[in-house]
Amino acid sequence: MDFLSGLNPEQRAAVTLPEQSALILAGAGSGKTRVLTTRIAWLISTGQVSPHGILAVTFTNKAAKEMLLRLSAMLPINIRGLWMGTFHGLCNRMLRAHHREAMLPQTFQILDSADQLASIKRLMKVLNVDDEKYPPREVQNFISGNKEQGLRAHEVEAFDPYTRRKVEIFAAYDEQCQREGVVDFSELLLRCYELLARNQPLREHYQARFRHILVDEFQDTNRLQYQWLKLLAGQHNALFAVGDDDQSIYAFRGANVGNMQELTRDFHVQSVIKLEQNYRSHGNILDAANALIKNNRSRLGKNLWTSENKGEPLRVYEAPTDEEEAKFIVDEARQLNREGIHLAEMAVLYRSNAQSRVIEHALVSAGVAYRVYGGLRFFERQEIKHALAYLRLIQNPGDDNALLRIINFPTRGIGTRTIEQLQEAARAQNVNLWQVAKQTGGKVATFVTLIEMMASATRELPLPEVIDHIILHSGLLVHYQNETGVKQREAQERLENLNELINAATLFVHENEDDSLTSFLTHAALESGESQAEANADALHLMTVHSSKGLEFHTVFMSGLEEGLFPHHNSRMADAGVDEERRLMYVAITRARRRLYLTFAQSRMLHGQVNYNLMSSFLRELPEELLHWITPRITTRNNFSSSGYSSSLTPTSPMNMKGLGGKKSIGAQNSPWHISQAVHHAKFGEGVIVNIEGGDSDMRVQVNFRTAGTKWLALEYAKLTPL
DNA sequence: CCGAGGGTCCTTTTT
DNA sequence: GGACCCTCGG
Repeated sequence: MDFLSGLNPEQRAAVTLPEQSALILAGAGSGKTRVLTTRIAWLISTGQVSPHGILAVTFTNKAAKEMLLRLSAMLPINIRGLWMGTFHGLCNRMLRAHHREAMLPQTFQILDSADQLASIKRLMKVLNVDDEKYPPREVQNFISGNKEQGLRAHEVEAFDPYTRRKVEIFAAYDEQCQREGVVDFSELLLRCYELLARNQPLREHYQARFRHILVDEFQDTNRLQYQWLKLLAGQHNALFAVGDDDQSIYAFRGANVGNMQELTRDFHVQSVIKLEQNYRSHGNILDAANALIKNNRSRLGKNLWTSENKGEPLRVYEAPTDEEEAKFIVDEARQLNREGIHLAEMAVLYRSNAQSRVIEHALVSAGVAYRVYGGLRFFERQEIKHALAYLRLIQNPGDDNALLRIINFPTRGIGTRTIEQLQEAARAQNVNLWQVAKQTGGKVATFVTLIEMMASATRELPLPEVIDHIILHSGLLVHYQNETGVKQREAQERLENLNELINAATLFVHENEDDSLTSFLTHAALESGESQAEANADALHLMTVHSSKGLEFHTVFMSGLEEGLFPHHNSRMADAGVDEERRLMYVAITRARRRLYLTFAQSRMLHGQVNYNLMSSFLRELPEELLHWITPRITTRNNFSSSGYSSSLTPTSPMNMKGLGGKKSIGAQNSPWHISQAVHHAKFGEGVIVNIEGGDSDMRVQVNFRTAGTKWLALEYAKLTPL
């Protein structure tokens, strides 16, 4: 078994565990994916189970693909019959196979989040719900959140009228989806769970089949996913879960770390195996990560170590402004690049997407290639969704979402009033829009004919030609070709994307046995694709800390380490919110192999106005001996204009003045107080001056305190000391 | 019916 | 700063 060689004792113990349920606590960079894939290879090659008896679950398609790739490299045998995929992908597969039992049409369509939101808005209009009082986004979260807890509308506890109303909308929404033959993401899981729970023969069939169930990133499972796993595992199957409680960063969307403890109870896990040897980072980086995460309560407990050397200290940089911070990062990245580190081996991380703009700006000015992760994905683009809506409609005319999206796009003179009339008629007759549209004359009739013509003309065509046909005959092609002026460039790109859609279909047909339209549409919904194509180009990576999970880089720039930004001030409200932020910081630190920069700015332009923040408390939690301050250490910070920074860093450069308003000069001439200055107050603690009013004797300052919030203080009375 | 322009809001995100 | 939603005038 040569794939066992090279494993450390813990990894080997995990891989070769007898047929029993297990929890593997796998730290960052400890070879988690390797253990999972080797476990599968070991189970199969020792003849303990055939590929047919294995179910492997991941969260992302990327992870599933990666595992399948590594597995086929290890096992030259046929692994068909092995079920590997995301929770949603696997549930979809089961629901398609048993659509009748699940009470779904065979060609049910999947709503992505945007579709779901549109669907909810449409419903709320029909129900006459005030969208000021009930923001559709919130209703969406309410519905998905409950479904992910395994709850249907009638099971939700509602003690107040407000919640009761939301429950009503929830119920009506589910009815609407059922009527239209569509299923949202959480519905895929819940419907599948209910199917297995209700249907004993089916449940027993799958239980008898999947003797080994393996789960990746187990800390990210929500209640429903765990219940689903439990149902499939039954009394006798082995659940092999791999996860890291310290990297649980998705509680805000329903992930329940508590599932890890529950698993050990429910499945009588004898021993939890910890993988603590890290193969990624130098010692100082791991020491910093360990020191930080120690501040979290209720951990399962784990300490990363490495046989590598300590490496260099972490580099800390304080910039006067976010622009200077960005400039510093770009300069350092260029320098490293000159020294031979590929740009693609470096990443700039930030807490929230809004922060990328300044960095992008600096990169563009410096002419450095970069690539932003996240953002709009291929199948989420407007033009692609339009094209897909035509496809959905020719296959399932009852899909009201799809019909509404394209009935007047490209514009064909069917306005809001006409559409409202259609909707009213449909509601009155309790039928879908398509059926009403068929009975209507005028421009609507022309549209109906168009769709019917497209349906019959494409019935016998291969998938790529179907798409080609609808792009042409829907008028999408001409519409974008006719765009002029400022929109022309954008339209050009949209046309290229539509062309790319045909390519995607061609590829899909080659790669999949089931090359039906339904299958392609499912693929589009479940695998929305990479946000940008050129993955191999040597470019600096820009992404949120969230999207960096699972990745690693030679050098990481963790930017915007400011109190209020990271940890984000909204996290204060959430239960154990700061702990989750700390785990996020832990993830960020552990992305770095060799070099880690920690940067922050005294002032930052956010949402169109300048903010002054203190250094992040996370930075203080790192042991001083691991840090190398490039700028003077913050605790000894003085009025920075006299602290001997190089001239490029002085805060009085013209760029910085914008947005400060006229207030900065007031009282600034002869007084020791100025905006962005760190101060200490006897009662409120540490803060930073964000505004100054009045002068001399009656001067008042506004201070943003670390813990006490923002306050106006009269200097005459308040005991403020400069830091 | 349609596009231009004003007001509002603003963590994190995969499926 | 900018995406998104709504209103208003042509």
